[in-house]
Amino acid sequence: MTQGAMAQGAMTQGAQTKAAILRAARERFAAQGYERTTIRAVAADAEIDPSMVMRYFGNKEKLFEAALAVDLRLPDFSAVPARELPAALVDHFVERWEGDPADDALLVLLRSAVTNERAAERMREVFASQVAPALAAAIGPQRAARVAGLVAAQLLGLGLTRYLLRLPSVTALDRQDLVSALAPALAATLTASG
Amino acid sequence: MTQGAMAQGAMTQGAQTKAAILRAARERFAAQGYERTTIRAVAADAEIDPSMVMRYFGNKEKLFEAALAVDLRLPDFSAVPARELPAALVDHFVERWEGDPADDALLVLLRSAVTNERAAERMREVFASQVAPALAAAIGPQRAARVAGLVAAQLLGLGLTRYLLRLPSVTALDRQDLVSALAPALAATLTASG
DNA sequence: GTCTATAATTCGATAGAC
DNA sequence: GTCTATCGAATTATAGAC
Repeated sequence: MTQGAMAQGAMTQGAQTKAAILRAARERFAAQGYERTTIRAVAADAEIDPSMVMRYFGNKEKLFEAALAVDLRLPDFSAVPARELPAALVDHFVERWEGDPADDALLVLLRSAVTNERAAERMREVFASQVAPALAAAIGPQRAARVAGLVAAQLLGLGLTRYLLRLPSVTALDRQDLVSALAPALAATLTASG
Repeated sequence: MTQGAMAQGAMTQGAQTKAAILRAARERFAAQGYERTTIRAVAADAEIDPSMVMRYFGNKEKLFEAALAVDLRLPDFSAVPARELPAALVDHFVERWEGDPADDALLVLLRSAVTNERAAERMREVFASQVAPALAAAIGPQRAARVAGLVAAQLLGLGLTRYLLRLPSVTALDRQDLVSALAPALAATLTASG
C-alpha cells in the first residue's frame, strides 16, 4: 500500500528524498568542487541524515556521477538564419547559466571537470553528443567538425570568466551587451576558412 | 662560513631545497588542485622530508600562495601593428603554455582559481595588473577597458579547453592552426564597436 | 526507512631527538 | 637542517538497533 496505490506521476517518498539529495549535491559540488563538498553537508542541506545519502547513492563518487548529468537542451539551430546563429548560441548558453540557479548542472560540470578527470570525460561527452551535432545541423558536418572546438572554447571561456573567475570586466556586462559583444567573435570563428 | 663565503648568484642549500619544493608543489597543484595535493606527496616529489615543507613554507596555504605567483611576461604590444596583434596575443599564450612544462604557473592558477576563491582573486589581479595594461598600450586605454574581459575569456577559454578539459577538437589543432583559427575571433573582439 | 555509533583512513601540524 | 613519531581533526563508510 505504500507505493502500489500511489497516483501515477507522483513521486514516492524515496524518489523525493533522492531528488532533494541530488539538488543539494549539485549546489555543493558547483560551489565547492568535489573534494570540498562533504556528504554531511549535502545531507544537512537536504535536511536528511548523512546515511541516507549512502543508502540512495552508494558512495560519494556515485553521487557525483549522478550530479554530472547534463542536458544542454540545445534547440534546433537548422531553422536559424546563419547570421543570427552566433547570437543565438551565446544567448542560449547565457540563459542556461543565468536562468534557473538550481539548474546549474553545466556549471557543476565545468567546475568539476577542471580538477576531476572523470568530470572532464563527461564534459567531452557532452560536447561530442550535444554541441557538435547541433552545430552540424546548423552549418553542416564538415564545417562544424572544424570549428566545434573553438566554439566550445569561446562559450566555456565565457562561462569560466563570468561565473567561476568572475573577472570584473566580464561580469560588468549585462546580458544584452554580452551577446552583442561576443557574437562577432563567434561569427568570425564560424565563417573561418579552412 | 656556510653562507657568507658562498659565491654570488649561487643558491644556498636552503634556497635550492625551497625551489625544489616549489617546483614540485606547482606540478601537484596543477595536476590535482589544492585539496587533493598533499604535503606528503609534494615532499616525496621533491625527495625531501614532509616536515621540510612545513619548515620552509609554514603551512599548506602559504605554500599554495607561493605557487600562485605568475608573471605572464607579456611583451610590449605597442610596437606590434594592429592587424598582427590578435595572432601575437594567441601566440604568446600558447608559447607560455606549451613552452616549458615546469613553468606552468598560469595553468596552476587557472586550475586552482576554479575551485578556490583565493586563487580566483589572484587571477583577477593578474589580469588587472598584467593583461589590461598590455592591452591598453596596444589599443588605447578606453578600448582596452571595453574588450579586456572578452579577450581574457577567449584566451582562458582556449587554455581551459585545450589543456584542462582536453576537448579533442581543440587538442587536435597544432600550434599554427590554433593561432590562425583563433586570431580572427580575437580580431573581431578587438575591433568591436562600443 | 531512518538513525546511532563507530570503524578505518588520511592528512595537516607539532614536538623533539640528533 | 633533517628526521621520527605522533597528536588531533575531519571524513568516508559500515554495522546494526529500532
